[in-house]
Amino acid sequence: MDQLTNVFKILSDETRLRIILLLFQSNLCVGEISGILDVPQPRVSKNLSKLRDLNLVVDERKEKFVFYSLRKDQKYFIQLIQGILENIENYPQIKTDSERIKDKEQYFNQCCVVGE
Amino acid sequence: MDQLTNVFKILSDETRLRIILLLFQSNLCVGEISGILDVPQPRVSKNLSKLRDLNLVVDERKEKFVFYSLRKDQKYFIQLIQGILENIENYPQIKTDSERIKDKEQYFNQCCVVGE
DNA sequence: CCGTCACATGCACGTATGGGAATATGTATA
DNA sequence: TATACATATTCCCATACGTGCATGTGACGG
Repeated sequence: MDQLTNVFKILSDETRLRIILLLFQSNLCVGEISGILDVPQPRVSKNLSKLRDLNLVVDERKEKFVFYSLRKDQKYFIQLIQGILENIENYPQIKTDSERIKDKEQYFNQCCVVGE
Repeated sequence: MDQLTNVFKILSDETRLRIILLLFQSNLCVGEISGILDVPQPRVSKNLSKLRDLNLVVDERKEKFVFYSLRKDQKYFIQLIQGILENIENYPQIKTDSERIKDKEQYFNQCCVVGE
């Protein structure tokens, strides 16, 4: 049942959960995620690598950028995410994040220095 | 979104998850849980108190015993538990635990010393 | 080849967490 | 009141974890 507890552990961190919810809605590169969430790039990178270790995301390099996407074949995992987004009204932070996805171009070709 | 991450954190520990899955299927007292799971009583008690702090369980004293039950009004939480039990075949430990519930009388009026 | 940009990784640190062992609390019974 | 039993709590420890900062790596342009 490690598989199960590991998934819950992954979801139990706010930064990671926000990243996951973002990726569920759009494929994004690291800088975009960092910009949308206003979270420092190393933190985003490290959390993404944990998600990769658990086979929850896939990364694909395009030139200088690395795009991440959620693996849709992890059914139980995806179900959990969907369940959260169905109740997005209860989570203002998640709603704000989601709305900022549309500004992703703003963070794409720009330095990703983010204060903490 | 702390509410959300806290629920996932609670579910991310194997001992706690096993307790929760047990309580979903039957109201039990501490000694029964300890016996069924073969987990030391203080560990069960401590984890139950964490569940109580998050309003996920309710306790009721009956003479010397304290019976715990899952609160069924936490809808998203209950959904998660149901989702797990629907796939119980994938989790041998959970299946074994569930089967041992029927032996709960064996642990009820008996010393609950359990080795680690 | 060198600089720049996007991203990844290493190191250090404070904190949180799960656990065991022992002990305390509370309840019933004699 | 003394004793036994069920449960809760305290103390202590080892470990895991999230983070920031600095640096490393890798790709592209000049």
